Amino acid sequence: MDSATQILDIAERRMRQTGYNAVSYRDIAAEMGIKSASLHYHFPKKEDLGTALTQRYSDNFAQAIENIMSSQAHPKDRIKAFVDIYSFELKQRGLVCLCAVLGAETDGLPDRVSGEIKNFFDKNIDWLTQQYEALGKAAPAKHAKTALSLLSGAMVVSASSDDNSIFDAAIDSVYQTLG
Amino acid sequence: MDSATQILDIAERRMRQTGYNAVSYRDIAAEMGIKSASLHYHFPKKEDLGTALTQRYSDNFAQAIENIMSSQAHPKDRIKAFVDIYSFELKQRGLVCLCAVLGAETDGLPDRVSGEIKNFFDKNIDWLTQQYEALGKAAPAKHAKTALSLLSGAMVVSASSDDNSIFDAAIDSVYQTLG
DNA sequence: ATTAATCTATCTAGTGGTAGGTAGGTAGCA
DNA sequence: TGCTACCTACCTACCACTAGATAGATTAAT
Repeated sequence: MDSATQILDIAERRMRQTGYNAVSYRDIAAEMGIKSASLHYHFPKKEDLGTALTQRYSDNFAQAIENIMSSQAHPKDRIKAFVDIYSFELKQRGLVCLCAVLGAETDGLPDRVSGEIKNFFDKNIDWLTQQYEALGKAAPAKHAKTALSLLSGAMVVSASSDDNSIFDAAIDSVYQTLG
Repeated sequence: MDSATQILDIAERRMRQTGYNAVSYRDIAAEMGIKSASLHYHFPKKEDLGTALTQRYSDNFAQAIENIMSSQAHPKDRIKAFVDIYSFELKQRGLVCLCAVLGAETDGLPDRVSGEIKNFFDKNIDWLTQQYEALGKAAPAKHAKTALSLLSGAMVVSASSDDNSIFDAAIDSVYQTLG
């Protein structure tokens, strides 16, 4: 596999578990079996790695949303498919959303990175707003902001409490806004 | 003011802005105008500081809840007062809940600290469950888990997006579960 | 087809800086 | 006198990051 991709994969998993500042080039390199200096060939500064990571994450999410748009016709099913992504990540992979984790560290991140996170939240809220609007909901933006906050928070609380019933309660709550 | 208290105050504010790992003894000492070595007199290891911090935070919250219990008779008002605490912290002080921030870093924290955070979430969910139960809600625990996740997540997303309307949407949503 | 030049991805070795943490001393106070 | 709360001075480990070398693959020129 492509080294840059492998670096991003390892960095993403680790940052989603421990946050940005707890992840070091040495740790990543050790896991890859190469020297930390070699990482700087691919990502000169940690800020570059962080930016590439959040951009890739954001792009992947945009792609997933495009897939939902073409595979699901009804806003209800689209929102459900959206929730499923979060659910799969937490339950099958044991990972919290990257931006939910890094968002908690915002003031301690390079500006480019925190900017990407902000952008991620924006894009998700915009898309969810469109879906709630298509559902004919009054105050669709409110629903969108609530749904995103709920999913993000539930992942964090659920993972740190090691109790998936918390996330399940959140899913249930989002589902009820659809009925 | 008592030095230990001052240290905890500074550490708390900084950690609520940037997370655990971005905060150093040197930063705290510099802000106090003393040497970093002096901090070790009060908190020998960073783990001790982190534990004292999360314990104090948890205790303060328990005290706030006791105050709510004695000042508010109705579960609706109690939950509203609970939400008000989060709201005040975010809007007046610009600070996210300590445990919401540290919860995102769980796997990168000393065990004693992550244990305290888990405990904080537990206690809050238990109390909220009792209130929703007193309200006569079916599945009170689900409501409690949803409310806590929503408030925690909304603080993070709102703060990192620098947009209070996200948190307002969350408050609105919690309020609607009371009617 | 051979050679020369260039690019890729890694290495060794080391920089300055900062992290948490320690040892031992000291001024003020009960 | 002993305790509190700081100090100076220092340590080791780790951090991100850099310079320069190298082996191997690729490309271009002869």
